[in-house]
Amino acid sequence: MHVLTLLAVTPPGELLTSDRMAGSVNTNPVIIRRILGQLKKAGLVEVRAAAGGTYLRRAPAAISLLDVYRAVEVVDNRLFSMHDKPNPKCPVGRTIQAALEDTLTRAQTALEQQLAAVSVAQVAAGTGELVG
Amino acid sequence: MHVLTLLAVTPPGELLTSDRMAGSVNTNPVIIRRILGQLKKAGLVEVRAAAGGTYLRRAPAAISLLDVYRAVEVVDNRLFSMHDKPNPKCPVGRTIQAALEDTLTRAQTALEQQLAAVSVAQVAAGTGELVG
DNA sequence: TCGCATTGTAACTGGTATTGTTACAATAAA
DNA sequence: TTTATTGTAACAATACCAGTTACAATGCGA
Repeated sequence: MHVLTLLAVTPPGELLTSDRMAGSVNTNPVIIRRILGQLKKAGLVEVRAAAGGTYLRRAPAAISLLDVYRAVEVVDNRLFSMHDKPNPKCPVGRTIQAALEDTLTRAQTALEQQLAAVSVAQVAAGTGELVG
Repeated sequence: MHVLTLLAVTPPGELLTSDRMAGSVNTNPVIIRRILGQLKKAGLVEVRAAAGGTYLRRAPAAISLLDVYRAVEVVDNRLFSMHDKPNPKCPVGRTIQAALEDTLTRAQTALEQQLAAVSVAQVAAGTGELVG
């Protein structure tokens, strides 16, 4: 989100290098580049190797936090994970995973709906000035 | 949840040892005991050292998945965590965390509401038989 | 075409977390 | 007092993440 917000407040047509972004986040440029790779794979940004660097492929208002979450956060698209090998000889061990599945999916969906309702543009609008 | 479901389907008055529970989960008894320690601290179970082992302190219908989640899953009660030291000299770095705070809290709350709506008793009722 | 800023990625380190294991003192029921 | 059981320490193995260094590949601009 930090990276995308920086790109959102950059004038259209201007690019940002991983070096400059790393300065704002206060980390190493390679960390930024690894994240840019994920955002690029998700189609959110375009990265130009030679001059300039990175720009958004969509308007900030058209990128939801769910897009970002899916691009960088989720492992295998599942928020909750389970112990992989319960004992199949036990009635509970054999069926516990299926019994939890629906509830956990509903919980994850509720989370994602909230993320889908907010855009990078909205977050960017909340930055820059001191709060209160 | 596996541990609590086992306790929920155990006849009232009977206790379960960490050994038996480990058999169903297919893991080591010490792993179970570590989890029992968290559940005990949260007031969900009572553990008797000498004979028997563990039993529920509340009816399975009175234990929500949110109770369980809070007992074992959450680090510092926050689902999302942030990079700790953005650059305070950058307008975005200085304010990005506050700009995200509300949205992420709302998303976490939506998740927790879904977990609060389901009880251990309901999950236990879904185990034991084959689905479909 | 050449130079050069920049990316993409590999390799490595250090830190932290998790699972599983062994071992054993503490506990308390019978 | 005996005995089954817990609570916990210690340790190994594994995995993951942030950060760092290094360097080949890319492709823009002169």
